[in-house]
Amino acid sequence: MSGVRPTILDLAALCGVSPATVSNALADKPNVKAETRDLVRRKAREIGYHASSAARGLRLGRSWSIGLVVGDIANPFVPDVVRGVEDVVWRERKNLILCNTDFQAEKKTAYVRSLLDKQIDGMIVLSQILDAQDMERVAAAGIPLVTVNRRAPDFSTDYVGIDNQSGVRMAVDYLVSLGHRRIAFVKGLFRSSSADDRFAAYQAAVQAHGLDGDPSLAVQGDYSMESGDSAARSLMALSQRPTAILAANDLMALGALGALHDLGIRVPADVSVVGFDNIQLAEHPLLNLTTINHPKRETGDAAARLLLQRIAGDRNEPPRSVVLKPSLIVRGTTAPPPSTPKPRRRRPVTVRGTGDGG
Amino acid sequence: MSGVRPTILDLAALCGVSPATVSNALADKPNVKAETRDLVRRKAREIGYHASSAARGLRLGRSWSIGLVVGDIANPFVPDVVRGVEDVVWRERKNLILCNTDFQAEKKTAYVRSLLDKQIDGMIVLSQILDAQDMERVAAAGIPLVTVNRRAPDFSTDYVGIDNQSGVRMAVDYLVSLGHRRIAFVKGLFRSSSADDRFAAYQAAVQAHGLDGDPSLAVQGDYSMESGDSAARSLMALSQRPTAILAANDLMALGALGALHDLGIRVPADVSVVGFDNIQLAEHPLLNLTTINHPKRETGDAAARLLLQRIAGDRNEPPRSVVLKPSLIVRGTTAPPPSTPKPRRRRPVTVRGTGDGG
DNA sequence: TTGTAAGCGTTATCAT
DNA sequence: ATGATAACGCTTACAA
Repeated sequence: MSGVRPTILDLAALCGVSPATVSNALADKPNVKAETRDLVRRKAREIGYHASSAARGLRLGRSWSIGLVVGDIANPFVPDVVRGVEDVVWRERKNLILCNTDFQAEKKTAYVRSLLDKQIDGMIVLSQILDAQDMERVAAAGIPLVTVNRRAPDFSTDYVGIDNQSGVRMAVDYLVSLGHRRIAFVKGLFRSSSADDRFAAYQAAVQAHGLDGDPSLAVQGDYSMESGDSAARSLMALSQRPTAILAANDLMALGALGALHDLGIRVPADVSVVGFDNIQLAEHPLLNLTTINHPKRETGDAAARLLLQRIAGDRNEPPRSVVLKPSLIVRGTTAPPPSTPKPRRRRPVTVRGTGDGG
Repeated sequence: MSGVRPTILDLAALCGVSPATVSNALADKPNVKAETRDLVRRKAREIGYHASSAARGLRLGRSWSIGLVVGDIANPFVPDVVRGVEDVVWRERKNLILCNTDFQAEKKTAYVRSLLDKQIDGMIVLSQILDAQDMERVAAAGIPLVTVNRRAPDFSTDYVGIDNQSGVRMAVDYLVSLGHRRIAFVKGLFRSSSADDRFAAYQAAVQAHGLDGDPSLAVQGDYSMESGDSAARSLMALSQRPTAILAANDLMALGALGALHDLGIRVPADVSVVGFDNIQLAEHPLLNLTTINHPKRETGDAAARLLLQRIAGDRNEPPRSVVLKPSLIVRGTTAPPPSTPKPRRRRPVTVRGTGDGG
């Protein structure tokens, strides 16, 4: 009702001590008599005293909150990472300021400035790159920064990512082991480092295996389901179709799955599909997508740990990187290509579809 | 590099005016000469001056951030609502503090206190109820609060929700129109007001239509996919099976879909399935779930608007409610029950599955 | 139109 | 072991 909260002076008066002593008592400083400490604590609880964050923030120059910059929280990949971050951050009772940039440079910049004004303790940037000016501002403010999934081009920061190359390599190796030779690739967002990494890895793997290097097998996507849909359609319109489609993320793979279904093309009997990320719904029995697992929660966890260490410790130590390992999750969207002799070694595969299977 | 940001005194000195004038200039107060204003602004931009949030927060008793309390950000329903909130809140350049409670009462309480310490401008609580003590604290601090999807039991706050009853009613009506008489219901989380509403609506609709009221047709779930899976399995184990399953949310409906697929039961030929919420992936061609649309983004939007109005305006006005309208989205998981004469009126239905359809 | 000064609620320094 | 005091950076009366 009242809207007035007790200040440290109220509490001090109530306890008959000075505000300094209250502060010390509450902070568990050694120089305060046990009885006094207990008295202060008891009274504090009684009147529901809590220090004002603004006041201590002003005094101490910190805010006990960390900024989390994401492109689109509604992308199913993102919330899992956020959970990992939140979990760690909450243990130190820091708050998370969620900044959804919608991939707009302007909004990103504005958010960064807002975070700096708030004197955040640190910042995590997920699947995005800050432009040079923003980076400079963050550095000038001395705010620890961890980038996730995209490396900063020139400035070096703490970084958490996944070994995209080995992930893609595992997928291609597996498809090859099933007998595929014409493997298409749906690229991720234009000019994203993770997308570039994955595409480069695909090209390297194609070369290493001596596969069909037909450039029309690589089509541009943008990590969205729609782009996976149209990618699959254009691939299936090719005079010489691929027997397998590897997408740079699950959303596009699922889009491809939908398109193939619409086109009446059977998966995996006619075409195999592999995704990347292993989002939650990929394991639904009706989707049952073979994919590369991206340890999402661990990613968030690692990013938060790196950040907290940097906040607590020496800011001048060289930047650290955590590169997590992907793993292949074989489900039901992969099988040997049609009319192929038994492949060399075929892993057990869950049959999908209602009586389609191979 | 430096880590020292310019203060208002620096800027004042630089401009050869007093800090008060700088403050007024930057705040566009009328009592400042145009030239002075422009000078101050230019210099401010030059040296990159931004007021410290902590300082003005302390002075003004506000923080330009709003707390968003969710149970689990990884639940696909949640991020869409968050997007709606973020969009509106960002327009006023307020920040969002994301609090993920994991549905733990303790964590919820701790987060609320932390938010109050931060002097947040307002608070949105999504699909959860604060306990009486927390509510009291929020009220005592005079912090505007909007609850979403769950009404506060005793305290009355601003509220945004959906008309659960009419949503469920639409689903049941539709199933009945297809010819179903034995319609099962998978209940949502125990002791959640939205789950209760939906279940009550189901019961009412069953009664209104004079359907089979067999109590074993109502099984308890918890809004998770797993619970939908086991619910469907237990329903299919019934000696007299339902011909349709209505789940209190999409996740459970998808779980049911998976279970039915595993059991070799065809959807919708043998059993129809209807969800609630219309999460993004429900429209995937391979899932193609008939469901009730919950306007998620609009929900977040409305909640944020309500909150901002309350922050800006009179706090003593009576609480307002926004109740959004659900709508039926007919997709491929619904059809007339097996061996039924043509239903009275059958809406066009996308056939799903690979040649299952009816 | 501008400047002076008080005060927001803490914590740290320095006395006592 | 405790207390007085200054300072953090800002905004707003009020004075000039």
